[in-house]
Amino acid sequence: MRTREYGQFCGLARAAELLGQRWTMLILRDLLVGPRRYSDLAAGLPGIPTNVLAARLKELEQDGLVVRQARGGGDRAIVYQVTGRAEELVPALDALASWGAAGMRVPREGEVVTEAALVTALRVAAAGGRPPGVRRAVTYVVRAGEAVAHAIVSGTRVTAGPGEHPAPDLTIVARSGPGFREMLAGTLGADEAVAEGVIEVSGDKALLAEFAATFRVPYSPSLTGPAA
Amino acid sequence: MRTREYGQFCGLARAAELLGQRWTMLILRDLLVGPRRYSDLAAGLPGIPTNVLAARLKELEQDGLVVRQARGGGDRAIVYQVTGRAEELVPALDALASWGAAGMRVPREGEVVTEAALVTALRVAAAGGRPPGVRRAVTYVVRAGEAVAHAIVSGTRVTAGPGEHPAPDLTIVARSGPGFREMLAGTLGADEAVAEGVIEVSGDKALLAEFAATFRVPYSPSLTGPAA
DNA sequence: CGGGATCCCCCGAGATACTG
DNA sequence: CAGTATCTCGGGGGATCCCG
Repeated sequence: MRTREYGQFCGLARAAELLGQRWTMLILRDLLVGPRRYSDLAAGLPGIPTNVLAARLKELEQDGLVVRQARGGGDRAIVYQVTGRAEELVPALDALASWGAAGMRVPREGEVVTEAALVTALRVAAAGGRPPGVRRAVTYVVRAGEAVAHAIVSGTRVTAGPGEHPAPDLTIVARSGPGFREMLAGTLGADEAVAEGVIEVSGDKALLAEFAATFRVPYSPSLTGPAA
Repeated sequence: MRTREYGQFCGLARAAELLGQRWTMLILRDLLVGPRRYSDLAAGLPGIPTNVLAARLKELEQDGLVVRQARGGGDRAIVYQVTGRAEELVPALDALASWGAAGMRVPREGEVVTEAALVTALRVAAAGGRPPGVRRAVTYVVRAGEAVAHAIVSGTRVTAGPGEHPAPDLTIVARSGPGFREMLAGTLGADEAVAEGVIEVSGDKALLAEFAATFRVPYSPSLTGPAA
């Protein structure tokens, strides 16, 4: 059983061979937000050893999940970009992220929220909430720690992306702690969240209830005990 | 960043901390089929070192995904069983298994099909095929290598389980090689599969087309190249 | 005989330094 | 900026041993 293989003709085993190594899924999470340079990845994955990042990118390239491209034009930086095969991973990684988020309660000491994590959280939360069906497009900007992401709700579609939006209808700043996560779980009402200072909103504050209904992260009731 | 942690308040990072270690997802795959004893797990995971299996079970117990129970009655064997929290993993593991299966072409040298892998494959394939909507319940038995599993199709519901079924309507024996997988992908017609000897059927052979429509495993068209 | 524990070896991850 | 080189060390692989 050399190195990564499991010796089973099984989809889950093959997936585990490709994704089960340390840092690999988080690298893909970041690249699925958009093409990134080596230093972008290193900055978005605090604590990753540089040799491990280099090794993982090489493996992902050999596995056909990432391509390495010299960006055209005067800019001669190298960018890493996901392949179509890696994009097919989105449903699976989102399901894993949703499951993991359902078990999250409070941030551990020193844990940070990165931009890719915030974008992924918005995308996953959009799938767990009530389909919006708004008449006109609504844009949100969310800030948590150093991270900034935006979401555009148009019809029943929600798209999440990194960074600011030029003219958000509502901006939400999440204070550190479990408050924002509880609001997304529905265990803390949006109004109480504002009243208790766990979030600060600016813009069209009437949209906050709409936001809380559109974006929902599951909250596992069963964190212990045997299955029924 | 000791050992398993990633230092990010992110659902995917938390999931990776719990599941990202070697063998962990395959252990859960086996336990999600049903409670298993230590020796059952060891037999179903050929190549796993015994100390790693013991360590993983201990971690899974501490993480609240597995409980260790002394089976009642005269039998004093210990069984491991998943918790409700682990059962919530089924959609995510199935999505991963589906993605991994979409990239599988031919078995590698020495790869085996275990019982848990076959049951999982049937469950995943049932979600990828056409909803059956049969009038009466239909039962299938599938054999691949040493593994045996069965599926019961009733209305629009499909349940997959390990081992034989007392009175299957159709029994399918898959010869080793990529043939059965190609039939499930739809790239090899059921009739050709029989004609070429990649499967052998017994029972109500008219049900084979029904089987091939009900169970479908995706076949990724993009095994290389950058995303569109 | 089921359910592990123990031992040794070595690969791979973590940390740091350095270079094209 | 984008990695490579080098070192250490913990954890996985493999075999064997042990205990109720």
